[in-house]
Amino acid sequence: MSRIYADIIVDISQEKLDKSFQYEIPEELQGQVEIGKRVRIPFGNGGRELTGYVIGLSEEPKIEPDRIKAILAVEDRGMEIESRLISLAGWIARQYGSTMNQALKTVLPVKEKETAKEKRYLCLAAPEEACIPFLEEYRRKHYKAKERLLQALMEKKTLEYTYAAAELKITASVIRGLEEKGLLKIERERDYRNPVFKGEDRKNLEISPLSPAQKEVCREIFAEWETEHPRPCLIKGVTGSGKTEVYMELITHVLEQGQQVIVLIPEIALTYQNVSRFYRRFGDCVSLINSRLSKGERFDQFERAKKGEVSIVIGPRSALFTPFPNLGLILIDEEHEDSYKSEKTPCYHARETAIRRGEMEGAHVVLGSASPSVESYYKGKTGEYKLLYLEERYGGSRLPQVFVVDLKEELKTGNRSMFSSVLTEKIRDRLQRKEQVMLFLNRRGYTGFVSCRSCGHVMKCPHCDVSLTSHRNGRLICHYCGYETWDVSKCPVCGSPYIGGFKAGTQQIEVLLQKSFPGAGVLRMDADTTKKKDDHEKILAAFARGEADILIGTQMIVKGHDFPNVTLVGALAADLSLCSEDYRAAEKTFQLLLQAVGRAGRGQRAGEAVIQTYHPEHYSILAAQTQNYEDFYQQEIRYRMLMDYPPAAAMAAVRGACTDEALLKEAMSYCRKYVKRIYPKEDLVLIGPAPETVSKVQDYYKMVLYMRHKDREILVKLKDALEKYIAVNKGFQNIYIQFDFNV
DNA sequence: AGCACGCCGACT
DNA sequence: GTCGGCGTGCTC
Repeated sequence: MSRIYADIIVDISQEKLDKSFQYEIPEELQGQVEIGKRVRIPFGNGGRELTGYVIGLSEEPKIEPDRIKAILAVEDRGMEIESRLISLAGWIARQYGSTMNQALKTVLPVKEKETAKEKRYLCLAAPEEACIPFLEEYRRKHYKAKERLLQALMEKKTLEYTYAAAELKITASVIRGLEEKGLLKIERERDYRNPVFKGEDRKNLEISPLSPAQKEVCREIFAEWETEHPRPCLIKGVTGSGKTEVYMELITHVLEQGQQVIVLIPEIALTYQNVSRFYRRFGDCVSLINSRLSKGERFDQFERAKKGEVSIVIGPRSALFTPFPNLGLILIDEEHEDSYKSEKTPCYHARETAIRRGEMEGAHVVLGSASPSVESYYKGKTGEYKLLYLEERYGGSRLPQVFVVDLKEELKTGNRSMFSSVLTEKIRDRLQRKEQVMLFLNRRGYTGFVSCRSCGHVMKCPHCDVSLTSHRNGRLICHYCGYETWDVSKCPVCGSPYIGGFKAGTQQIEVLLQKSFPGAGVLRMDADTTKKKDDHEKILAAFARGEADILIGTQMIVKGHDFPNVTLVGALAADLSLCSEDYRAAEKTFQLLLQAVGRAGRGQRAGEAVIQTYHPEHYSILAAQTQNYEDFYQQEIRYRMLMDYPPAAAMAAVRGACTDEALLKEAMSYCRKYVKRIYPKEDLVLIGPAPETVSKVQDYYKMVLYMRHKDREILVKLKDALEKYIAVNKGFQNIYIQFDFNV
C-alpha cells in the first residue's frame, strides 16, 4: 500500500524557507489532512515545533522515506476561510508563476502578525562603564562581530533587530553571547494600533432614489445572480451616470443576505472624500484600508473582518484578500486602472483574481468603468461577462468640447513652443475670466522614442510595431525583440532634420508658462513636488481653493478630484504615451485623454479641452476627441486581433536580472532555446530576449523574453518546465528569474 | 529563524 | 593541542 505524504510550507514569514517539505500523515490524522489546513510539525534538529500549511498531497517521497517526519497535529482553528484563501494562493502561484510561499504571503496577512505586532529590539542592558571592559576585551581577542554590535549598542542604546542582522551582519549566536554576559536584552515591543475609523455623522443621510436607468441595471444584475452560473457583471457607465448609486443598491442587497462585501478602488482615488459616502450610508460596518495603514493596522482590519465586526471593506488591490467568512460581492470600480495589477511577484491582476475568488466562494463580481479595459469589454461583448450600460448623465451636464491641434501644422507656421496658438489663446481667455486651467503632460512610458516634428513619423520596429528607443550609444533599440538600428539625423519619410526625442518636463513647462503668462499662479504636480505622502493631496486642495490659476502635472492630475472651476484642460503632447513601446499604448493614451478631457467643465460651466498631438489622425486621439469609447474599442480590438496581442492571445514575460550583462544575455537566450526545443510548434511566438525598458537598475541588468500563445495553459506549462530547467542548471545560479503572466 | 558543523586564530 | 567565535548550510 502506497503512503500519502503532505507537502507543507513551513513558515511563510521566513523568506529563506521558500519551499515545501514532505511530512508523513499518521494513522490517526488520516482524512483530516487536506490542502489548506494548518498543521503542527517538528522541524529541524532541535525538534522545534512549528505551524505549517498543507499545500499539496503526493504519493512519491522526494527524499529517503526514513528522513520524513510525521505531522504532529491538525489545527482545526485554521478556519475555512483561511483554507479557501490558501487555495486561492495556489491558483495565484500557478497562474502568475510565483512560488507558493510568495503567493501565500500576498494572500494571508496572518503570518505578518508576529513581525508587525512584535518588533524586536536589541537594548543595552548594562551601564556604559560596565561595557567598556568587555569592548576592550572583544577588541583584544578580535571578536569582531561582538565588538561591532556592542559599539553600536553603546552609541544608540537600542537597535532594531532586523537592522542589526542586515547592516551589522550580526548572527543569532553573537546576540546570545552578549545576552549571556548581561550586556544586552531583547525587547519585544508591541505596536499599539488605533482604529482607523472615527464615527461619521450619519444624520444627514439621504438615500436618493434610483433613476429608471439605474434601476434597470440593478434589476439585470439581480437577474444574473439568480441564474445557475452567474457571470461577472461589467457596468460601463459614463462619469456622472451614478454608478455609485448602483453599487450602493447592490451592497445593500448583499448585506441583507447576511453576506459581506469587498469594494476595490484604485489607490489614487482612495480619498476620504470618495469613501465618505460609504460611511454615511453604511456606518460602522465599513472599514477602510489604504497604503498608509501599517501592516499591523491592516492586520487588525482583517481580524475585524474575520470576526464579523465589519461587513464592507473598501481598499486598493490588496483588500481583495480580506478574510470575510461569507463573502457575497466583490466590486471593482474603475476596473481599467492599471494599479490593479501587482508589480511585485506574484504579478497578479486583482480583476482576474477577484473573479477566481468569487467562483471559489460563491461571491458575485461586479466591475465598473466609464472606459473599460479592452480585455474586459471584449469579454463583455463575447458574453463571458454580463455587459450593462449606464450611459445617461444625470444633472444634464454637457460633454466638454474638444479641439485637436496638429503640432506638425504648428511647426509649419513657425511655432516651435510647447503651446499651440489655440491653447495659448484659450489659456489667456480663462485667466481673464478667472477660471482655472489644467495642463497635462503625459509622460507615461516616455523613454526617448524618436519622432519627426515635421511629418510626425515615429521610428518603429519593423517586427513589433512598437516605437524604437534611442540609446546613448547612438543606436535605436526595440525593447520587444531586441532589433537594433543606427539612430537617424534625417527623417526617413520626409527628409526633415527636425527629428529627435521629445524632451520636455513639467518643470520646463512651468518656466515657459510664467514667461508667457506673467502673473498667473501656477502649481506643479509631479514626482518632484509630491515626494511626501500628503503633498499630493495638499497641492490638489490648494488648487481646489483657487490658490492658483493653472495646474500642471503628469497623469496624477487627471485622476480623482473634480474642480468645478476648471473650464479648460490641455493635453500638451498626447503622443508621448502613444509612442511608448507597449502594445497597450493606444489604450493607455485613450484612457488618459478621456479622463483628462472629462476634467473640464464638471460644474455648471461648459468645458473645453485641447489635445496637442503629432498624430491627429490616430484613432485613439479621434475617439478621445469625440469621447466615443465604442469607436475606440472597435479599432483597438481589430488591431489586437490582427497582431495577436491580448485578448486574442495570452502573453507571458520571463524577466531576468543579473549583475553580469554577458551572463544574463547568455542565460536568457538559453531560456529561449529551451522553450523552443520543448515546444517547437509554430503557434508559439517568442519575442526577445531583449533589454527591459529600464535596462539596468542598481547594477542589475534586466532582460525580458516574451512568450505568446493562444492558449494560456500552454504558457503555464512552459513556465513550469522552464522553472525546473533553471533550477537544475548551475548557469542560472546568480540570475534572478521572474515570471509575469499579465503583460 | 535556529541549530550543528567545521574552519581558524588565540591562548594554556 | 584545545577553546571558542563566526560563517555556512540544512531543515522533510
